[in-house]
Amino acid sequence: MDHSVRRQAMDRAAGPAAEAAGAAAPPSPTARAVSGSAGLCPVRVAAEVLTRPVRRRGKELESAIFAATLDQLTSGGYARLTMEGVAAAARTGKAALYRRWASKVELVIDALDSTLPRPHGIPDLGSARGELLQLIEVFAEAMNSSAGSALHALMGELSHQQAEVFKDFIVQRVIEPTKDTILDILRRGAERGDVRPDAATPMVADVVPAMFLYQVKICGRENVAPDYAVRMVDDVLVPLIRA
Amino acid sequence: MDHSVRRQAMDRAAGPAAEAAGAAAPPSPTARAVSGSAGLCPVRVAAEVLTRPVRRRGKELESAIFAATLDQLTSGGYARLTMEGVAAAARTGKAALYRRWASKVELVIDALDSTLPRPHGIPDLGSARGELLQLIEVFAEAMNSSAGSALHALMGELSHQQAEVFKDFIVQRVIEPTKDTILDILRRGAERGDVRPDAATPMVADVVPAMFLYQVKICGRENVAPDYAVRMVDDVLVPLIRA
DNA sequence: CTGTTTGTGAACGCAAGCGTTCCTTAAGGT
DNA sequence: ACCTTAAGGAACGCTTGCGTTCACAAACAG
Repeated sequence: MDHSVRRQAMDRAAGPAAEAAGAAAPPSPTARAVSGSAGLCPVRVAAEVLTRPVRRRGKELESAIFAATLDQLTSGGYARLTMEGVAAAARTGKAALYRRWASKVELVIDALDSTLPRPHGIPDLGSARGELLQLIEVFAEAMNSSAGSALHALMGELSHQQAEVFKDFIVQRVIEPTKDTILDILRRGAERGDVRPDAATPMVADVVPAMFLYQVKICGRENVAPDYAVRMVDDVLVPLIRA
Repeated sequence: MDHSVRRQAMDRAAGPAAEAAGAAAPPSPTARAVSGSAGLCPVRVAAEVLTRPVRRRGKELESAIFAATLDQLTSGGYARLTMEGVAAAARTGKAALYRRWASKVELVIDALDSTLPRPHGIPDLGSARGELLQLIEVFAEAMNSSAGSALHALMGELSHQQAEVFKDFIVQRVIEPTKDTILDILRRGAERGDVRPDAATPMVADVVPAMFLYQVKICGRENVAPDYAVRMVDDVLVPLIRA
């Protein structure tokens, strides 16, 4: 994500104002923040303000923005996510968002891409059941993360006409790697002998992401249940693929 | 859905205005519609206006409102659906909507409830495969309807905190009847001998709705493919449940 | 210290949508 | 024909959010 063009545009806009900087400094933002915190202990707030930096820059600010973005995605979905709301939740200004991201779409994809764990393959454990179980456990752990929750919310956008960019992201970033791993497991198991030879089909590989999608969407699990992996493997996957 | 309380409230508001109706009638709405249609053939438009009724009442108007609602749900999702947009698409006024429905939620649920086909069981066809195949075909046909498309869009709301009413509707109206039918088929097949005795579990029954959800959400099928039922039954369901 | 970069908060003009109200009149029933 | 009901269109005041701009100043680098 290259922000250099946008940064230059914002710099040109700020240039004349920087030259016009005046001599008298108004009250600092920190003092204003204290006066606005009527419901908090004034002593505590003042101590916090004096001991920690008030402004974040660069990566630290982006982390806060990403966290706010995922939170808004999770609680209200993509359509209700607003740049204004994200800026407020991250305690920053809209200008700081627009310096980096031209649109809501870019922000959301960047936030997810930066926080979702990277998929990796499952090693040969000697049995298809063991491998499928580890895969499902790893997948469940990812789905239980805040990025996973936000990803569920984003799936609500996939029905809509403007959703190609989200679909591409989810398919390439999450679904295809998972299916590739499943097909690897099945092919290995077929060679080993504990998987029936015709089990390694795309539709069989679809069952795992499908069941996860269903679990979070219909069964309403904010967190995938701890025994879900075992039950899914033993009730569905092993009967489906065994030799 | 009882509108009598709302209807009385709207009538009271309209009462004094009806009494104050004046003597001079301004130009009729139809004449205004003609003058606003600069891009159309004036002769054609005038002929249409004169030969078809301008106003719909009762069920006919509700049908138009429901169609507009489903269309907006499908194209933009629940969050982007607006009462104003539905009214405009149905060529009616907002007041006509609010006479009937207190909120967007009520409108959407009524629209879906009124247009979704009612589920019914699958008869004993002598083989679990045949029964599952018929079930999947019936289900696919329902999902290919406009109400089915709108239902997919509504599933995007299920991640959100205010979504209990939608989830209840979808689970009770669509998911549970489907699962009940599947479990019936599996139990019958187990007695008959072509289904393994421990196949009739809730998780196995989840596979069908899960695969459909996945199909429309991730694989991007606006219409479920014609051969999907056969492939799903033969690649996944029959290997999963057979004795 | 100076100069540059960038964060924070506020404000702007505009757009869209809400829920309500009002007026006119089409549609339906007697 | 008359009366009642309810539809259609417009307008209202209010709220929220957009994308942009600006002033001030914190943070950083040399």
